[in-house]
Amino acid sequence: MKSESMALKAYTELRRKILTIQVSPGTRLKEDFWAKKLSVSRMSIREALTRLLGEGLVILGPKGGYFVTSFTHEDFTQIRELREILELGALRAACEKITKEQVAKLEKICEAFTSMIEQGFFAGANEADLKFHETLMECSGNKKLLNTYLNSHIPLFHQQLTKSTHTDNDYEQTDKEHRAILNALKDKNIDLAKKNMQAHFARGATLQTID
Amino acid sequence: MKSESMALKAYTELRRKILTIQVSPGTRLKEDFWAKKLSVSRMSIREALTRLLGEGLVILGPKGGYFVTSFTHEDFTQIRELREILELGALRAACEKITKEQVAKLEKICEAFTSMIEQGFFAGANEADLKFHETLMECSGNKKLLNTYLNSHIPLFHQQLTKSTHTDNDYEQTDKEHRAILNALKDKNIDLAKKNMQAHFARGATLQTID
DNA sequence: TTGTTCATTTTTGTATCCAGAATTTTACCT
DNA sequence: AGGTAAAATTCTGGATACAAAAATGAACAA
Repeated sequence: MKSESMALKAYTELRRKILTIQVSPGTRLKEDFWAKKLSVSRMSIREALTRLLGEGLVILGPKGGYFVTSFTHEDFTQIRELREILELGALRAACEKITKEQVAKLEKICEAFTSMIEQGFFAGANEADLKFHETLMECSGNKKLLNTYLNSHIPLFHQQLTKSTHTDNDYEQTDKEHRAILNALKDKNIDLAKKNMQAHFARGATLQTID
Repeated sequence: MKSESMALKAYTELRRKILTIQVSPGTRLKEDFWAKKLSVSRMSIREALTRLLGEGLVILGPKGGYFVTSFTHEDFTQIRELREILELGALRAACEKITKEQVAKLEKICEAFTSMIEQGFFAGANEADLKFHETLMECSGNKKLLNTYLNSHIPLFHQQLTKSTHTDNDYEQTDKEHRAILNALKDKNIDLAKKNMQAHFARGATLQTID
């Protein structure tokens, strides 16, 4: 059953590889190479790359050719700032319209996070961290906002960040902060929720001294 | 002097046409038709459409084919909310780092706006309106933020909005509000600037009772 | 050895072609 | 006339072909 088109397959696969840094930023993506690797035609790869170009996940080299987008130190700072703006905005909206089910979902993610750091599954914890923030965006009830968040290379940014060395303490602190945000949200205390979120970001910024 | 590639030409042209509503939302974009119309090959059109797909300016129909993205009433509301979040965020950043030259640039735009409504050039006034907000985003000094703004279909949204009937009074009010925001910004009075911006948006929302 | 030029080969950009799916039109039956 | 089935046309998705541009590398001169 090949219900999925070739181009879509190539697109999905390439996108996943880029987002999980299985192909490093700055790399040139040669059409023929990937066509063979994913066993699709070169046109399908080209279509996938063009779509990713539209998404900003790859860029065109000055003399042609596609390259995986890479971030400078400035980019990181700016993405962090953007992320903070978007998440604080979402938080305000979420405060008004969050449902009991959504609160439960967030709590479940927090618990998964706790359990994973207890067992030393740090990759899993990172996944849960990402999920926590994405779910928060979802709770804003604003699809455009969520979309913008997802398209802002924040997942990529998050991935790259977590390559830096974290101590157990960092994870525990993250856990606490997530729960603090969630509790304020549950109480519909927007100001406290915002304050907690800002603290969460402020601490995150100090960890970003790598690169 | 045709340094521009065929695909890029097709992309630029199609994008412009979509953004200026020269091709209406929901329309099917047939590859052959546009290939002939823009006198490029079908592949170039295909590439252009794929890139626009990545940008979210066109979507894939359930049975294939590209269609110009169209917005529901809900979309409009959500885009407005998103826009407010982004602009308020930019305003805060701009308050800290705006330069004299940037203030001058904004003032010039305001004056152009005034002059145009005095002479009855309303399309021009809309253009200046859009420019004012984009320049404001620029003043945040955050390229990612600006990019996100530009990619949020806000220009499109803006265009569609201005199709509704505005009175001279609306334009004059807009002018006043822009200047109020700018003045607060010049004084680095973030709270006042925010307040003014929110008022600007609140009034804009009341005009959106069309569709 | 170092640098330069020229030939070779990769790689991309574009056009053309083909098969299958979807859509429209036509023709037929009731 | 109205509806249905079949035929014809149109359209898309994908493969192949080819020319132009870029990268590689080998030969040669200083």
